[in-house]
Amino acid sequence: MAIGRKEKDTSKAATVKPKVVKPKAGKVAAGRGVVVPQRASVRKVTTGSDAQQQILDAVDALFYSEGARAVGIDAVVKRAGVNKMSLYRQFESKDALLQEYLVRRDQRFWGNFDASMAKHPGNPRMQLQQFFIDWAERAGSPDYRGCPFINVAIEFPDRAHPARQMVASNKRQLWDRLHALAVACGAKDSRLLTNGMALLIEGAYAASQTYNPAKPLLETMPRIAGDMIDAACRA
Amino acid sequence: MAIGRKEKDTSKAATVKPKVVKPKAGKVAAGRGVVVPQRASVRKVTTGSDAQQQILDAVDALFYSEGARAVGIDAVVKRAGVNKMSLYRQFESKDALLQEYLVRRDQRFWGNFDASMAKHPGNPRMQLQQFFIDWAERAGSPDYRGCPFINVAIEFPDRAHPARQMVASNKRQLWDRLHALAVACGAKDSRLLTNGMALLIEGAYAASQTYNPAKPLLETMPRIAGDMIDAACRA
DNA sequence: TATTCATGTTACCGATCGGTAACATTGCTT
DNA sequence: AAGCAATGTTACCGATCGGTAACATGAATA
Repeated sequence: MAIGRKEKDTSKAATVKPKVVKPKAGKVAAGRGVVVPQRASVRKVTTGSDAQQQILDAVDALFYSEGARAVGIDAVVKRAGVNKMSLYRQFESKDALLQEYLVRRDQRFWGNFDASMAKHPGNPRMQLQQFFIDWAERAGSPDYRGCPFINVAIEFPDRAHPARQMVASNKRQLWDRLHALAVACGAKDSRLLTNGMALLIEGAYAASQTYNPAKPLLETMPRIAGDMIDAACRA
Repeated sequence: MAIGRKEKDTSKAATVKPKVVKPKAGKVAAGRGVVVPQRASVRKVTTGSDAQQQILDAVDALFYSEGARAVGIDAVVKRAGVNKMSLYRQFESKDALLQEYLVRRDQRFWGNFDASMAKHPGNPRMQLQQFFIDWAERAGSPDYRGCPFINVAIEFPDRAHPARQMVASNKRQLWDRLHALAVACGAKDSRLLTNGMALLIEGAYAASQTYNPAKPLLETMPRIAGDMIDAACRA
């Protein structure tokens, strides 16, 4: 959640984008080409929000599988089946698409997290264990490409980039929730345990992309996390 | 080491690069422009290997700090202070530069690893501990950008890319050496301990780029690793 | 001194990048 | 039916991408 979300906002972002309108445009100022033919076949007219959804779906798939930086706008519009101008009427820029992408990924992440929690209400120890189990299962998916937030952080080295703030926000919230569970489990040093679990999670994300094959590592991860929790809670 | 290293090889890589020579070039075939002026001031003539070294240094710095994919050849030649053609006479392509980059990073990594080992000869437990301590210290450097191999893996999603094989090679060797140390430490389940340490290392690399601030996480990492080793070696 | 060959330099290529202007068409409202 | 705003389409922009041809210059060798 957090940072840049504007909650659906179909308002075309009016008022923004002054863009200085190129005041120095002496030149011809009109008549670029002739545009002309426009072959007569049926032209599908999508409603704006439909196009918006298809664009967001394409962005989600492409940014995740190929990298936000590596994917061009042309690839997005091609996959979404919409026109480039339809995209730029809905979204300010590629950076805006990146924001939306991260918001969606953040929501999906917490959806998964809460689903694991819901399997063992009132039992923090089992909730943590379930989280690691469910995580490892997802990581086994063939098209798994690791953590979208890590990937964005690495693709955008500038820590001042807005996307980086969303990454940091997601990770900080993850730490906070892990910490709350560690406390609820009765960990002697809850911060130490939380740091350990956070490192394991980040490590499993990274290892899924660097080790080949990564399966042996990822499959033992829930057990390693379980041992770590048990050790931290023992007297 | 491994994969694509050709050991200095100043041979201009003759015979390769057939490039089909554009057989369909009817056109004029000669006299592109006039090139002409070439202002007369002193023109420095670097020896090939000098330029090669400056290029590799520039590549190392730029690829690491900004990402191999994000850095253009123009940026490399500008930083190296050489001409673009001087680069392409020494290296086949940008991919070749990436290979060289990874080879150097691999050598540097094992240099650091061996340096940690050398501090406690014959004492695998202390060698492992020292490795984590030295690692954490390096990660505190202000321009730290995490693991160059993870970064490349994420920037190049195609697992068939040669660079990805070098990444996998580095990680597999790391696992093997950690495993040997785990065995020497007398770990009950040496593979499990190795997996745990590997996850912690990858996690610390990733967390250094995603958590903000990351210092609290990274500083406790040696202790977490130490606890993990102790637990694995206890009867 | 003359030849040779690697190096430095400029200009350019085709492709793609993110983004936009102008115009054609659609569909809803009135 | 008329008006109108939103959408679809084409063509284009300036910048940059990785990479190259042609030519000018340098320095060592012959």
